[in-house]
Amino acid sequence: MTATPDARPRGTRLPRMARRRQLLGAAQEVFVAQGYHAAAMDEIAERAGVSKPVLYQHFPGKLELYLALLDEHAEALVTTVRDALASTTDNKMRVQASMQAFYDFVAGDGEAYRLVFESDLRNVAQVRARVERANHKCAEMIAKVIQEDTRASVDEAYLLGIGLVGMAEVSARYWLSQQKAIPKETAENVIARLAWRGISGFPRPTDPA
Amino acid sequence: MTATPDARPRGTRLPRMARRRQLLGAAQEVFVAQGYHAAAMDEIAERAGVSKPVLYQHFPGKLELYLALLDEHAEALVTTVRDALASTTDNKMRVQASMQAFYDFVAGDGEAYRLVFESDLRNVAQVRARVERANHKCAEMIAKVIQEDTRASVDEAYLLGIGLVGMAEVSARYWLSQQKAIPKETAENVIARLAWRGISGFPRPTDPA
DNA sequence: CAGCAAGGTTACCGGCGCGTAGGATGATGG
DNA sequence: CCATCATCCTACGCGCCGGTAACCTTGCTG
Repeated sequence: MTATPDARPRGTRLPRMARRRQLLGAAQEVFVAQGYHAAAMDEIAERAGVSKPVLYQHFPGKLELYLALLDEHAEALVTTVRDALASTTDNKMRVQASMQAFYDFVAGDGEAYRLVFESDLRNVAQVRARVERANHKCAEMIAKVIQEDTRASVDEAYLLGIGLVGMAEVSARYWLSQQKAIPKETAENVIARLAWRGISGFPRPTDPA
Repeated sequence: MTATPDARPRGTRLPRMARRRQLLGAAQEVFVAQGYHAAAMDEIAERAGVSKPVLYQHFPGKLELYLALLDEHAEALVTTVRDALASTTDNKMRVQASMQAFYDFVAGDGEAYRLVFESDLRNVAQVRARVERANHKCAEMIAKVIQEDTRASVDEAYLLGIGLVGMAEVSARYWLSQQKAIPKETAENVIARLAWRGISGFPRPTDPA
């Protein structure tokens, strides 16, 4: 739905980089819609209005093609969360912004979030590593803020970070699957409130021992 | 690790139901370790010390075999959470018990939780439906308790339920992947506290309007 | 206008893995 | 001791799909 309509003029010749981008677009559509295993290289090529060998002139194999997309969107998630945390110094607002980051990520760009959150290839080490690294970075950034604001230990803060990431991810995916039922902002607010009250329940550095 | 050691006496004849159970055990080991796609029916049969046609005398196909296991463990999760919620009427304790339920589920029975939380077959409608139904039931049970205790609307309460389920699931999976770093009880307590303070931030029926 | 490089095509190969046909083998009852 | 049934095995068919070999075409260049 995102990149290119459908009827592709099977005759156009493209410079290398333009073709590469277009192939990535077609691949994303197919991988998102079908998952890695059900996606056929033939279909991706056809979707791009091109024959299969062209695909292999740009990517050494199916896995590498997939990894290129995964890297792109995993990085996008991390960046979005990073920006959210940097957008203010008020921690309550930070929580709000972070939750919105996850909801934005899930709502954006042709459901590409599926590559990161619903990959059917997590049994492959290279994929698993990337997904976990993205989660890890998000959790760590959040944990850092928590540590600045509470007396939580490093381990505790990180665990809380992971918990919040999970909460955001799962609730955002649910919200998307029910798009009509709840307005985006409402859902973000409810979850942000849950998160904020949850965190602020932990003792703060200024509290008496 | 769960069902049968390894060296299986390739000659033993078994009555039908015993064989079926054993096949399910072998299948679980392989599906859990490799995921659906990488798991070969040949390997499952071999693991059970039996030849492939035997497998097909008990299950019509690979998918049905997988679904049988998935049903079993999805149901187990729901039951565990249900029991946790029924184990007390004190809501703070309920939160604690629910979180423990997820950690228990993840820690139990040969990592079978992977079938429910990390299936690489969610693109298949039958699998997706089962996973979502388990999540839905958990979230709904939790939402019900929340509704009894706060003024949250039905939608809000369910969204909170989903968020808490996500928090529990993701944090429990993380905890398991780091088994040594944090004692189980500590992790449960940290997450339970996060959840409890989060929920109790919502207005209660006894609060002034 | 020859020729060459860049971009694209058709047609094929080979392996893997699900599922099955057909036969052997051990227990059970007459 | 023979028949019969359930259980299990060896061996194979066959479709799907990732990947490749060999050839074509377009347009720029000297």
